This record gives sequence, structure tokens and C-alpha cells, in this order.
Amino acid sequence: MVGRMQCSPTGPRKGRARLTGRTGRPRSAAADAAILDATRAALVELGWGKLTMGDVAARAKVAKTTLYRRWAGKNELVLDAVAVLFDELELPDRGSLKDDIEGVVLQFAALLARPETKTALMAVVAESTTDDALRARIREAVVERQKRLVVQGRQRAQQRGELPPDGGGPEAAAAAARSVDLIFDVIAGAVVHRALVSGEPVDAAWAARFTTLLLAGLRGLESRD
Amino acid sequence: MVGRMQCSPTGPRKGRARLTGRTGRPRSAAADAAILDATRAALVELGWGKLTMGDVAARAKVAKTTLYRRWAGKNELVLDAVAVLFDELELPDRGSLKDDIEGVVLQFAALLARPETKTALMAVVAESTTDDALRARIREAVVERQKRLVVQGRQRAQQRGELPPDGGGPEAAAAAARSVDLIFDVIAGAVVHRALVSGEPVDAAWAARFTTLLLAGLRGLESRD
DNA sequence: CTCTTTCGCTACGAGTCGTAGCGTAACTCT
DNA sequence: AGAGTTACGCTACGACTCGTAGCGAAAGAG
Repeated sequence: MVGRMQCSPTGPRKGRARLTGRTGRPRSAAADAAILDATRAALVELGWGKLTMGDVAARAKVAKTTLYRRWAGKNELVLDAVAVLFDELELPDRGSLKDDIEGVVLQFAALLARPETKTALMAVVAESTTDDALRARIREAVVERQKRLVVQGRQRAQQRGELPPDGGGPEAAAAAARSVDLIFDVIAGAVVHRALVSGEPVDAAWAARFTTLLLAGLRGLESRD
Repeated sequence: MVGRMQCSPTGPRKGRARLTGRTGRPRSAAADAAILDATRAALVELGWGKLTMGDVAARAKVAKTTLYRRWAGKNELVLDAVAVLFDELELPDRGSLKDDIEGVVLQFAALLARPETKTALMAVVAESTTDDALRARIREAVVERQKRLVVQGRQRAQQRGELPPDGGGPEAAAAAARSVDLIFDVIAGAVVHRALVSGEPVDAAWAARFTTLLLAGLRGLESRD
């Protein structure tokens, strides 16, 4: 729940009410779920451009004002609705770096194949170019969650001896961070570009060829940096 | 001019008027340029989300109806306004595959650093997920134009002997096409992801590390496929 | 039982959309 | 020069969306 508005923390508060939690009628968790479900459904049917707040409210059987009490606007709402889908991403240990990469590529591709993520992800990223707060939310809700998989896969490969271990010292740590960032942009970028811009399917055959390319690059990279 | 509406070809026509060209008052080319300039300016100031047709018309000092006579809507207009920027992309021969790749990466990054392309490209791609006609326009106006650079760079590298030449026969041609597609998605995807999603600068240092990774991958790929 | 917060509902001004209708301007062909 | 055809600027319009305000009722906390 990254994009939720926090009304009461900014409002008046008395003493230990903060410890006990806010007083008064609590927000309906059921309404939350209904709204996010309705948002995803609307994304599938209408796409980003034609999705309206009023439509989502009607689908969720909730007053339009309730939506605005929780989310600042379309951007934040859609981001939250889509972000939870990224919780599904995992990195099962398939025994080799090659299989791990192929697995995460296909998993990410399956997520991007869903119409709600397709249309929503690019749109919120586009909006984030003129909205710094939105960009920060995307970072923690989507980007960091994916990057963790890269870190994890890299550690496993190092334990298996498929990749050289990190050296000691701050400089080696910085180099490792740069390496993770680079690999992350290459994997996520290639998959997104293939799926959404080129419009070609990210199937097992493509994943295999991409992984072969990336693996060769990683092994060739070992000597330097 | 990919997204232009073509009114008269669908209208009535008499005999040889078709050869001479359409009769009647011609469309103002100056208005075209003013509209596209105004669209880019509006993208910079407002971003995709807050850009409106009425605003563009006012900036271009043109009637709003004129806009709708030429473009079906915001999507098509913005795509045309941004597409011309991709004409700048070239692939000067820098003597080696490594330098050629770094050059095209930095060139593409410079294009993406401009606020009008930043906010517009992702947005139209997002809309294209629910609009097949728009996707086709993006293909020919943007994607194919970039892919040509990959084909060109690959041919040069083969002539230099940096990459093995294509074999004969239809199967080898198909493999070459797949290879170009893969490389294109990796390059364009990584740059876009780095610049717009990760939000980190695509500078010379990053371009160098990315190119090193990709080159190692390409050389490692030579043996198979 | 009181206090606090949320909820549903209605209503609203502001802004945008895309189109229609009109008179005028510009260019082509006879 | 005149007739025919098309583009243009302008105004106006209904439909829709936005985001907010105000109200009474509902739901939990102390």
C-alpha cells in the first residue's frame, strides 16, 4: 500500500491516541479491496486513457468521494492497484544461473502479458516524468521489488561459483551495486521493450536466446570492472 | 507524417483530378509546423496528462477544429510531434563495433533526455496497448527507424570482421532477423529502462559498461544459433 | 454514552471533448 | 474571369469528467 493517503497523521492528535491507533470509525478494508479490484477490471476493459474515477467508484459500489479520501488521483490509484501484482514475483532456485534468469524473465513476461499491467505500467511511468512524488512511489513499489530478484540471483550464482565473489572494501561494493543496476536495466528493459514496444511475445524461445546473450556477457565481464 | 488523416482520398473525385492532385484550397504546411511545434512545447510544460487539444490549438494560433481535421486525437498528434525527432538518429562510422554501439546508445539517451520525448513516448506506447492502429503507427514511425541502426551497425561489424557473416539460405536469414530483433530490444530496452524507470542518467560511463556487457554477449553468442 | 472518523449521497463550478454549422479564404480547372 | 472544391476561423453546443463541499447517518474507541 504505497500510494495511500494518510489523512489522520496530518490531522490533530491527542497524546496516547497515537499508540492505541486512531479513534473513530476505521476505514473499510473491504472497500479497499473492492476499489483495487474494480481498478484492475476497469484497466482491462477501458485501458488507462478511458479509465475514470467515477467509473471505478461505480464498479466498486463505493462513493466517488471515498476514492478521493484515500488516493490523490488516477495515478496513485492505478499504481497501487497494479503494484500488488508484483508481489507474485519470486525467484525459485532452479539450480543454475541460466535457469534462474530464464525463470525470472518468463515470470516477468507473464506479468506483463496481463492487460492491466500492460496498459498501466507504461502510463504511470510516463506520468512520473512530470511528477517526482509518483516516481518515488514507483521506485519502492515496483522497481526495488524487482531489483531484489537480481540481487538474490547474483548471490546464488556466486555461491555456486558461477560468478566471482565480491571483493572487500567500499569500492568493490560500489562496483557490485553498479553491476546489479546494469543487469537489472538490461533484463527488465529488454523484456518490457520486447513485450510492449516491439509487440512480440516473450516466449521460452526468446527467453533462452536472451539468457544466452546475457550469460555470455556476464562471463565476459568477469575479467574487468 | 505517419498519423495524418487523409480526408480527400476518401471523398468524391473526378477523373484526372487525381493525377494533378486534389483540387480546392490546400492545407497550410505552416499550420502543420506550428501545430507540431506547439505540441512539443505543450509536452514540455504540461506533460502528457495535462496536455489538451484546446491548449495546443491556442499555442499554434489555429482553430481547434483544424486540429481535429488532421489528427484523430491526442495520441496521433503527439506521436507525430515526437516521431520527427527520431529522424536525427544516425550511425556515424566510428571505426569499431564498440564505438558504434556506444555512439548510438548515447545518441538515443540524448533523445530520451528531452522532456518532450520522455513524457510522450511512454504514454503513447501505453495507449497503444489498447489501440492496434496506434501501435502500427508507432512501429513504422519510431521502432523501424531505430531498428535500421542496428541492422546497419551489424553489417559494418561483419564487414570489419568483428562479427561472423550471415550464412546462406532462408534459415540463416531468419536467424539473422531474430538476432537483430534481440539486440534491438536489449539496447533500446536497457536505455529506456535506465533513463525512465530507474531514473538514472545514461552517461558515458554507463554506456561504456553496457557496451562491454553487450559485446561480450555477442562474441559469446557467435558459436551457437 | 460520547467522541471521532468514515461513509454515502447530492450538488456544484470548472474544464475538456469532439462535433456541427456558418461564412470566408485559397487554390484548380474550365 | 468564373465555377467548383476544399481548408480555415469562429461560435456554440451537449456530454462527460474532474475534484470539492456539505450534509446526515454509520461504525468503532474510550
